[in-house]
Formats: sequence, C-alpha cells, structure tokens
Amino acid sequence: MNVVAQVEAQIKEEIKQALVKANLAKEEEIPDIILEKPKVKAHGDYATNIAMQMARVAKQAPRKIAEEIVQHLDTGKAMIEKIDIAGPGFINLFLDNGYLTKLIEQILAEKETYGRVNTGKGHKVLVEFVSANPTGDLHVGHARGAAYGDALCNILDAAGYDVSREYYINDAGNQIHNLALSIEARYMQALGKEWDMPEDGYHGQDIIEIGKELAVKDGDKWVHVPEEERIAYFREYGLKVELEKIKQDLANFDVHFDNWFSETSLYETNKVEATLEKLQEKEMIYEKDGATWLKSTKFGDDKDRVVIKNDGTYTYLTPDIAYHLNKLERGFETLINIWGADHHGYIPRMKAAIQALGYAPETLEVEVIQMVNLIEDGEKVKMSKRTGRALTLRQLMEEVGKDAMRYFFNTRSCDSHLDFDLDLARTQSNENPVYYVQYAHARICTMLEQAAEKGIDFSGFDSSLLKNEKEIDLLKQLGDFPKTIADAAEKRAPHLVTQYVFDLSALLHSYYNAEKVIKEDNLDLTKARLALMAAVKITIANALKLIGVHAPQKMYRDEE
RNA sequence: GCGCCCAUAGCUCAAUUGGAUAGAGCGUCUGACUACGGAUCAGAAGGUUGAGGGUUCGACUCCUUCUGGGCGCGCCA
Repeated sequence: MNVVAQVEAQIKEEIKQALVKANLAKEEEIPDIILEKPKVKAHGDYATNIAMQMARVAKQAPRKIAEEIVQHLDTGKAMIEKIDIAGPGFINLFLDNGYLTKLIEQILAEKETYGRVNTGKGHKVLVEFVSANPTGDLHVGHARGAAYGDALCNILDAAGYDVSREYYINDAGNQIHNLALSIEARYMQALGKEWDMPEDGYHGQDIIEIGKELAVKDGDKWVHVPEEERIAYFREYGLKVELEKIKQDLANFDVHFDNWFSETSLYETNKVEATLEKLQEKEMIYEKDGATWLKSTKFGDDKDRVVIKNDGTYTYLTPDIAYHLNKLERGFETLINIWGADHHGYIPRMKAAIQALGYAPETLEVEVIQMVNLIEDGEKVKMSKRTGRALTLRQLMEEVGKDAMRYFFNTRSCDSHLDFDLDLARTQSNENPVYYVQYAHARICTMLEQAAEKGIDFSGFDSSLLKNEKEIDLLKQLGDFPKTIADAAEKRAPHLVTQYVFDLSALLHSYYNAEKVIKEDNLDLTKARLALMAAVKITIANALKLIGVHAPQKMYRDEE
C-alpha cells in the first residue's frame, strides 16, 4: 500500500472513532467516509461531508455534528495540522504534508510498477474490442475503439485485474460472401471485362487493389474455372489479405490481442448446436411460424428474437450467443464488449441471451463508443465503409502519428460524440497536448543527463528539503496516481489517466519555470530536487504507457 | 412512432458520480530568460451548464416535460 492510501485510511478511521466517541452513532451505522480533494486550496487537503450524511441518523444539525467530530478527533494520529468547519457542515482538513516526501523513495523503488493497485483482485475479465469485419480497412471509428479498448485493458491490468484482449473475426457470414463477390468484380474489371459490383459490395480502394493483384498474379486463370470454385478461392484469399492488413495496422497502432477468435471455429467445433441445445434444456427457445425464437422478452428485450430462420439457417445472433457462452465457459467472470454506437440496439438481446443461459446480467458489460464525425474543409464527411469514403486508421497514422491519436482519443470519455477536424490535426499537430506531456518527460531526461555530466546524482538525498508550494503540489499529484488508476479501472474511463498525466505535466512545467533544479551552490537541495524529478519522470512514463503513448528522452520537431 | 446517446466559454472537450467559486486545450489579448530545451511559464477576457418544472442543506450531475442533434428499431450482418 502506498503512503497516501495509508494516510487516508488513517484519517477515515480516526473520523469514525470520533463519531463513536462523541456518541453520535454506533460504528456499524456509519457509512463509508468519503474524503474529497477540494478544488480550492482554502478548503484544505481533504474535505469530508460526513457531518451532512450523518444528520439524519444523529438527528442533529450538520454543523453541530461537525463540531462534535472535530472535538473528538485525534489529530495527531491522523497527521492533521488544522481543521475548519465550513459551509453547511464540511470538515476541511489541513495535513502535515511531511509524509509526502516518503513518496519519492517509494516511487524510485517501485519504478515501472509504481501506480499499480489491486482493486481488481485477480478478477478474470475478457475485453473484446475492434472486431471489425475483415472486409476492408479499419477507419477512424475503429481507431477510437482500439485506442480506448487497449488503454482500458492496460489500466485494468494495472488495477490488478486478470485481463485478456480478444478480437472476434466474423469470417462466416454473408458479408464475407459479399467480399468474395466484390473481389470477383474487381478482378474481372482489372482484366478489362464489364462486370457489375454486387448490390451490397465493398467499394473501397483496397478491394480494387486486390482485384488488380490477382489479375497480375494469376492472369485470367479464374475466368475459366467454375464460379463456385472461383468464389471460394476469392473468399479465402480476400479474408486472408484483409485480416493480415488489420493485424498489421493494429500492431503499428500498438494494439496487441491475446486471441483472435474465429466465428468459423464455432461451427467447426459444433458450439452453435451445443448452445441451442443448452437453451432448449432451459426452455428458453420455442418454435413459431416455422422459425425458432429466443424468449428474450423474459429479460427485458422489446421482442423475442429469431435464432433459426424458417429456411433453417441461423441469424447473426445465434453464433454470437455461442461465442459469448464460450467466453464464459473459458472462465471469464466479466465480459466487457466495446461496441460502436451503431450497434447499441443489439445490447438488450445479447444481455437477454446471457441471462437465458443462466448468468447474471452484469456479467456482460457493453461500453458504447460514440461515433466520430470527420470534419474536412469545415464540413462533415459522411463515412461509410460500403462506399469506401472513409478515413482509414492507416492514413490517420501517417498524417497525425500514433501517439497523438492515442492521446487524443483518450482525452474524451467514450460516450461523447466527437468531431475530428482533419485539417486541424494535419496543420496543428504540434499544438496537440500530447507534446506537452512528452515534453515534460523529455525535459526531465535532459536535466538528469546534465546533472550526470556534472557528476551529480541524487544518492543520499534528503527529501525533507522539498518544502516549497510547487514541490508539495507535485508530490501530492504523484501520490494520487494509484488512486487514479483504481478509479479509471472501476469507471472504465481511461481519459482520467490522460487528464491526470496532463495535470502532472502542467505542474512540472510550472515548477521548472519557477525554480532551478540544478543549483551548483546547493548540492543537498539539488539532490533532493533531482530525486523528485526522477519520481515525476517515472510517473509520467507509467501513465503514458497505460494510454499507449511513447515517453521520449528527447523531442524532435519536424522542420517546415 | 418507440428505444439508446448527446447538448457546458467563440471551437473541441473535462468536472472527484449529489458538494463549496463549473475547469483545461485551441483561438483572442498582455507580459517573461544572455538561465536545466520557449513544443515552456505568469496573467486577462470569455458561462443563466439547450428551455421549463420538480426532488434537498446543496443539482452540470437525479426525476419529469419540451426543443434540437446523432444512432438504432429485419427470419440483414
């Protein structure tokens, strides 16, 4: 446990004891005491609203309760220097911040593990994300999902969850057939033949390339084989090429999956039939109008859903239920799915299916990523994979860069719709806040390097010399890191980490401009400050790693 | 028509999940090293949190009605 958490726990305990000693409540009547960090410094290091919360139980005015608490509080044990009662009954606590300096030793010792907590307690979580159909390039929306999903996984891992990342490949359905037909058309066109694209074909540039590629490689070989054989080959070929591209793009984006799960494999291992049998046993499916239906209305869905059509084939839902059952059978306790907003209507039926199989509804959590609007020349660009008018992840990486993208997507909470101004991203990428944070890291590297050149290190430093306000602010922020991780994990909100590291960087820059770290006339102070800098450096790097952003030793600026 | 999401500074977004004076970036304006990197810093201006009603000590946050926008609503995937 880190020193900050220890101090907070101690304060909470002392407040609890004070309530008991003042005869305001029995120990078991006291709710969890919440310590808040006030926005305004005049309100202390911590504030608690416990007096207001206890007003009903104790049947007294909040301010009166607050006074009682203050009188009975053991300020020595809780390291409290001063207490105020303010407003309707807030208790503001001003701490002796001496304990904070111990943080530096802790951070320097823990290094890249600093910040890790164990609120997850080894809970097994499967996060499924991106899962785009292998029928074309990943676009901006997928990039957002990938950036969010990967950061979330990193954070869950840092919070002590046992996380797996998975990509579900829809390689069995109709859309793959359309892919094959689209490739066929492009292939024929590449050979100079008149050939119409299929109704629901994929019009992307990448498919045109595949058609050309095949024409060059195999000539007109596929014109002369039976259609069935040709389509089968194009299907397999297209799938392989598209999937490889997706894997490569994601790897370049620094997103790595533990498992690529193929829909086809569900059929090969008869999982779909087994799932239907299980639903049958539980009497969760029935027949009507020649089709088989899932009783999803039993679990809050609008209507029951077809699982076997009257032509005997499955709907999209059926293998998907089998897939989710398979996840659960592999021992995952919580399933987190990250879906685009255009699939949100699908959530109730999937949750219903989970319950129909006998699992609690909370087992499946769906995080919905809102749409990304692309703005170019001040106008919204309508994105569509079908028409091929989409900005791809790859293009975006070439123009903006991985770090800026991953940082940008994780400054927003995932349920906000957001506009991505392409012109802004192109022309002002140097104004992107990611450089601000990276610069803070690089600055510290430079300082440490220069100190080393002068033969100064921070061995035997005395952290109690760090007393000025900006140093205390930095220390407090450093101490907040573990809690930020726990918070971000619990709320599935990586943007809290991004905000955290931005704030830490702002404090660093401010400090840097106000105080000189390397003071050759004061070696003791220099050592202490260098140690602080090293601790900030570690923390920035750890935070950036969670978001998937590189922490550079030096900053290079592109020359115009 | 029904369901989900959203509406906060000129623009893009936050807000410790019900807390005190709603904060950042960009943009605008004023300042700062012959100094460890100026991709920085110090400061200013900018708000009836879409509108109305309710809940309570206290509301951007919860409930309700309305307005505006996005996305869904198939025996498609």
